Amino acid sequence: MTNVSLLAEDNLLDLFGRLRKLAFDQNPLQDSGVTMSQLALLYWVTASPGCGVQDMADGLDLTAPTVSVGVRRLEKAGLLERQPDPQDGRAIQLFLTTQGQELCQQVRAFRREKMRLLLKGLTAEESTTLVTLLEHAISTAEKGAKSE
Amino acid sequence: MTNVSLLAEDNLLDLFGRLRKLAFDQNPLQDSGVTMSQLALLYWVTASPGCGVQDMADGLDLTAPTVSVGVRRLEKAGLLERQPDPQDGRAIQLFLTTQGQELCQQVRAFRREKMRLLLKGLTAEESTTLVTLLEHAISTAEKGAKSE
DNA sequence: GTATACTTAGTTTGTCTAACTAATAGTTGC
DNA sequence: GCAACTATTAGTTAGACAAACTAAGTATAC
Repeated sequence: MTNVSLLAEDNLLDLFGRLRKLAFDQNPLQDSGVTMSQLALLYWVTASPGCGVQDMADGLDLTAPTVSVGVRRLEKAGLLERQPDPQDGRAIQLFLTTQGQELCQQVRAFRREKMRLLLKGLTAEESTTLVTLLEHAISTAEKGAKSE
Repeated sequence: MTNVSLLAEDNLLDLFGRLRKLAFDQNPLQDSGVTMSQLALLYWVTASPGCGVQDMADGLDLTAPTVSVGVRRLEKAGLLERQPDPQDGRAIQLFLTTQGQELCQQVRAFRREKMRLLLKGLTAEESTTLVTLLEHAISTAEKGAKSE
């Protein structure tokens, strides 16, 4: 617990604040009517097509009602489709529409460009170092958090 | 625009998501009744004691009404104080109460601990490298964003 | 008949835009 | 220089909607 490490921690704290502003506060949704919260739902369905409401709620740390309402809005906007589960009459399966897929594609491209901008000032080697160190740090911290 | 750099960008995107979960989703406010949004206001006043509503709105990328309402709630909770500006009859000056200062202290300590956890898996040298690289990358990206 | 999957209803917070009040600042006329 | 009119600025209030929660309801599964 040296002074140096304390400084590094405070700097990191500050850096992450700036990072969030850079990487997440802006997005290509702007006035498309889709919010960041709704985007999270879309992303989840991208990763787990056919999932149900409760699955998503668990994965995103939300309650089922929150997801249910969000899904309804996205369905209304034509980005998501709700289909009955052939195996279980209570359940539904969620899928992206073509339009929803396109939107996710756009956002993904936008964010990748943001990351490219972020790495622009670094050499390829430095980029690799940064990613490696971060990966290591985060993995360690995630294990620490889980064992709590 | 090599494959390697594309990979680094995608990895970063993923890492930042995990990072956010680690560093920001949890907080010591839990059921203290103070939300993350309100905390942002408190932090701003910590950094700029005596600031006005519009100052804060500009700095936090919010509108004046949003801040106005938030300040009211924090005042009600005894965390913030509103004082008339002696130089300008229209303006007010915002200050933390002792209780508000203590809360910010607590949150700061909690987050610093989170950062300590994050750096735990790295050597002192690696920590320094990580912070240096991030700082460089973010500064570059911020300049890029500003010149848009 | 109990548990599960989802929805509905009602509440609080956060955010916005539009419209308002009050105070300051600038301009014009004398 | 000063009074009066206009414009700008600081902050609030009102009204709308999204996001999140808890509690309660409906329908299906086992």
